[in-house]
Amino acid sequence: MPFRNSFFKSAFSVDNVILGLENSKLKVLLIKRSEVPFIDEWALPGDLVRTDENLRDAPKRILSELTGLQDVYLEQVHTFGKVDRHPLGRVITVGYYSLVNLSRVKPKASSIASKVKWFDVFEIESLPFDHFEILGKCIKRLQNSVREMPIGFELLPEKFTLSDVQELYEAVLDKQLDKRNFRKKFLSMGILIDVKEYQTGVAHRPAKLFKFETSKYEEFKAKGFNFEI
Amino acid sequence: MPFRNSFFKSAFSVDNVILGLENSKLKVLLIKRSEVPFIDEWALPGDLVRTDENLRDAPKRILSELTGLQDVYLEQVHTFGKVDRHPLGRVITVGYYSLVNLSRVKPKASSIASKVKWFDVFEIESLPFDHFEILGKCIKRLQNSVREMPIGFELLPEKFTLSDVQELYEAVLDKQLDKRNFRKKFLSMGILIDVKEYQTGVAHRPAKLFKFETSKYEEFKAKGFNFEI
DNA sequence: TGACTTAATGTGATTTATACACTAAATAAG
DNA sequence: CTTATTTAGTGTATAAATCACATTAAGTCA
Repeated sequence: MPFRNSFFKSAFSVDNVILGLENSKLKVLLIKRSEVPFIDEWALPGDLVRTDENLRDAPKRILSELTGLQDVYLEQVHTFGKVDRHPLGRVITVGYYSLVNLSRVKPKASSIASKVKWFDVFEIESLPFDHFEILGKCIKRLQNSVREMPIGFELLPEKFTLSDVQELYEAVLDKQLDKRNFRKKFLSMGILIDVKEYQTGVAHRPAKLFKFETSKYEEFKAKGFNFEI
Repeated sequence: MPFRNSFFKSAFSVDNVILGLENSKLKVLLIKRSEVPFIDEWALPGDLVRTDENLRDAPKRILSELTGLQDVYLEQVHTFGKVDRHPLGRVITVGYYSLVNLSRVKPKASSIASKVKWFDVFEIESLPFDHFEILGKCIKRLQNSVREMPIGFELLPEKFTLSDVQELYEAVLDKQLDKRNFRKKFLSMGILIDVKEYQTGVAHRPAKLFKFETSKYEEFKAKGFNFEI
């Protein structure tokens, strides 16, 4: 670690696991690094925390630079601090994940990144730094969260079908779920409002559309609940 | 924030919520601060992370200085990074909790602290810095953990009774549990070994002693389980 | 030897989880 | 316009887990 002490003594950064849903697949937004180390490799977007910036504002800033989005679901997951996790110096990094609605996002290059691209979460096999570990922890946390609170609606359009929700859960948990049991359990929570509309233009029986009752949802988020499925 | 830039530019620290069980009460080890700010106030033990120290080693070091213990249960909970959380400068702190066996610990003053003392967790109403918030998050995490894995044996002596375990759970969850249901569920997990011994010297029917099967326990810790009670 | 204290144990009622297959409503293609 | 195709939507019976609840057992103490 030749640079460890000369380059910078120590710093903290955040790394951001930005997740979205596309074609029933859980996607993560990676950037092509435009700086050493690992220049030109795909990595998690991240940045140093500024001295006058609240920790939680750093991932928000990154998210907004990359996607333009302001109010997104954001959760801190874990802090990574092995001495040699960064080849250029001592950097402790805080891992966050956020859930964004892919249809509203046109990610674009920025000062942080020369390119930005969505990748299939479950097909990624390695990442620079300890980013693969960070990604792993975030996915695990999301999977746990989704069982404990009706999270993830951030990933859906405003009006959605029950099948959309099930696909979301299947994408996040990476496994198939029973349709009837899923619907039974989900509806019984009472956080969905039947908007009395139907899908149109589909070559099959159109599904009912729902949106959800934000108040009940917030209640659940606060209290937590059990959605083992 | 007069000193913010002159005292130190930025630093990271850890704060350690060290928990033990005494008289069926969940206790936390606080130190009487021997430094500004908040000199002479009771606070969580914490310290700056050294440049050449892995993050996770910092709470271990503190724990070992205060209690002499080496291998304790330690879990990272959350990182706190509001700009003004520390009156003297920008300090981002990582909160950990650990579980220690009170009978094996004689905490003593050290370079960090002029005095050390166990406090009733649920009677603490405020702490300096954002330590009250850190404590709160740690307790919440412990309460969740205890429902998901057979955690907390670190808080018990080597041989213990089922009532000890129940008291532990009651102390952590801060509520009464039904004896028969508790025992039924706990025994069914199969992580306890009946050591064929009994309590002695108690003025009532003596209870069976158990220890636990580390292998099954590790299995559970890895996989997680459901102990909703 | 009687009073006291905590240990230990089982059952029935209720709730929750699971497995599973057919009919309904739209479009597309001939 | 009839048929094929596709996904939506629904119920029931079985198994498993949870819950509420009261009595007897084995020791010490006075």
